[in-house]
Formats: sequence, C-alpha cells, structure tokens
Amino acid sequence: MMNQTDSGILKGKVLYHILDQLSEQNLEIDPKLVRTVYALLDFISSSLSTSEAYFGLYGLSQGRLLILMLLVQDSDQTWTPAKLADTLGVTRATVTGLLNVLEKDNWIERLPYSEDGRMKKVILTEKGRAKINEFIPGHLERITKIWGNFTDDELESLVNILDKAKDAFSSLLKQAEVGS
Amino acid sequence: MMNQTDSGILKGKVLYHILDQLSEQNLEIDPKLVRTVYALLDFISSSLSTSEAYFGLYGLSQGRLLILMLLVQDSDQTWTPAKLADTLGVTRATVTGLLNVLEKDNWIERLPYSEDGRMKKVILTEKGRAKINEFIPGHLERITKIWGNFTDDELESLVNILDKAKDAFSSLLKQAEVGS
DNA sequence: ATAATATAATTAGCCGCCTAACTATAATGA
DNA sequence: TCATTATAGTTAGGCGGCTAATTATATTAT
Repeated sequence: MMNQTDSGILKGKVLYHILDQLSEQNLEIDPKLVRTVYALLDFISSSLSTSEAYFGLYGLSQGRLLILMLLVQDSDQTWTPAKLADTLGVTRATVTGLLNVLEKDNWIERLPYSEDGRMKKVILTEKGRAKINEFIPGHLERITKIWGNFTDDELESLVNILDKAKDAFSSLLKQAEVGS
Repeated sequence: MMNQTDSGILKGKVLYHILDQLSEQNLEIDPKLVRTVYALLDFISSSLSTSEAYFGLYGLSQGRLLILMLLVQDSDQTWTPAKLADTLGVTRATVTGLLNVLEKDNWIERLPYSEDGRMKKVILTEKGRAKINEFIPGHLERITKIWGNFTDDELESLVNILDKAKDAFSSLLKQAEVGS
C-alpha cells in the first residue's frame, strides 16, 4: 500500500529506471547524472511530503506557517496581502487563499487600512500568536535533528552545489524560452 | 514584479530571515543550519518551477511526462491506471486526472481490458508516441547541461548527503506521529 | 475637474496533488 | 448460489500553486 510518505520515492525510482534504459540505448546520457537526478527527485518529493505531513499534525502548511512567522516576527510593520505575497514570492491570489484559511481558523484578521482604502491590514489574533509561538521551538528542534548530524564541510558542499545547480536551471530555462 | 521563475527564491530568503532572527533570540538553532535550509528551499522551489516551465513549453508536466515515458519505454507490458499510479507513486485519483488531460490532447487512449472488466488498458496514440520521442533527446541534453559540469566527487557527495537527509526526514516524521 | 491609468484585493477557473465516497466488477466463503 | 468482501476506476471536494478578469480606490494628466 501507498501512503503520502513514500509517494515520491517511487517517482524518483521510476525516473531512474526510465533514464537508465535510455542511457543504455543512447550513450549521450551519463549514468552518474541519472543517479543524481534520481537522488534529487527522491529527496525533494520525500522531504516536501514529510514536511507537509509534519506541519499537518499542527494544522499548518508551509505557506500558512510562513505567513504566521512573518506576522509574529516582524510585528512592527504593517503587513498587507500584497506585502505578504511579495515577501513569500507567491501571487496575491495565493495569499488570498492562504489568508482565507487562516481567517476561517481564527488565527488572523483582515482589518481595513485607513491610509489607503484599497489595502487591508493583516494581524494575528491571540489564538494565532499562541499557535505560532507554540510551534516554533519544535520546528527549530526538527531542523536541528535533521541537519545537525552533518559536518560543516558537508553542509558547505551541499549549499555550494545547490547554488550552482540552481543557476544552471535558471539560465537553461532562459535559453529554452528564447530559442522556442 | 514577480514571475514564476524567481517565485521560490524569496520564499527561501524569507525563511532564512525569519530563522536568522530566531537564532539571534534563541541560541538553540545554528546559523549554518539556517543557511542550509535556506539553500535547499531556494533550490527546490526554483528547480521545480523552472522544470515545470520547461515542460510547459512542450505542453507537458512532470506527471504527464513520466506517464508518456513509461508507456513508450515499457511498451511490452499492459499499463493500467492502477499500475501507473503504483509506479509513479501517486494516487489513482491523480492518475485519472493526468490521463484525462493526456486523452483530451489525444496522446493516449483508454481501452477496455478484456481479461478483467474492472481495469482499463492505457496505450499511446501515434501522436503521443511522436510527442515523447521528440521530447526525450532535449530532455537528456538538459540534464547533461545542468549536471554535467560537476565533478564526480561533487555528485557523489550530493547524493550521499541527500540520501542521509531523506532518512532523517522520514524517521523524524514517524517519531512525531507516534508522539502526537 | 474629469478622464485615463495604475494599484490592491478578490474571484473564477485550471492544474496536480490529496482523501473519502461511490460504482462496477471479481473473488471468496457460508 | 448468493451474500460478503476486495479491487479498479472515477467522482467530489479540499489545498495551494498559477493566470486572467473584476471591483474598488488612488493617482496622474489633460
């Protein structure tokens, strides 16, 4: 049987299987690269789904958590939906959806913003503040448990490789768009 | 202005910012770990969105692409929706949705399966076969361009770290579920 | 002063993921 | 044999992304 936790594993494995077959037929693909792509897909889908499952235990999701964290950490400034969207790097429509859920659960409120009638001011309720303050220590502990066992060299190597790869992804997409 | 390509970057940065503030207030979190989490989130959202954008140039998505690849690569066996779901590591409902799109675009067909009236046999149309065969060479080239610049040591290190981290994610989720 | 333009937030609708419920068919057992 | 149980596929509805269109409010330019 399948559950959310192992869901991504097979997806990684099947791509590995497919690419492996391809690399036998067509020597232009290096099996080491196939192994890398496999490990990455496997890691990404597995880490995303386990994180979402963990957040779910507390009634949270990645996006809702980040909004609550912003509200509680930078409580001095005025948070509007637009500013949340820009800070999170998602669209305003997405923020509207996240705020709808948070408001329904009574963790935030949307107040009118006197200085500009088009905007709204998003604030934490007491319930929301309690929620996020209760959640944060375990969240930090979780990060420490996952990543604290690696050496400094390992962490540095990981960060460097990911940064380099990310640039390669971006520049390749730009080329493809121009060339298409 | 924001577009899909940089969307995840800010999300990574904002988490880094939040965690950085937290690490100043609460010494139980190591800034190196914060930097790692930041780089990972950044890489994941950026690589996923650029890949989806790339697939989108060809009218494909990650899931639809994998289904076409399975059908074209393992064309000997009978692919049912259930087998596709198990192989991809997604639910059958998800496969139903992916197949609906592929069938609407006339890239696959769902035929009755004579040996068991409950099942259906999924096959590629000629159009679908042409589509995927046209797509694969560029796909392999793209993987090579992204990952071919790394040394063997770098790739091996990356794979080892990700595998170790994935195990940590999984075991931690299991603990959390038991403890909750 | 008013028309045109820009901006903020929401809505509508699509995609891909999920779970749960439903339908149809097969297999099993009293 | 016929009721129960199991399985395959779909449907319904939720979530969190997206784009495009809509509504309300500000701003700018004539």
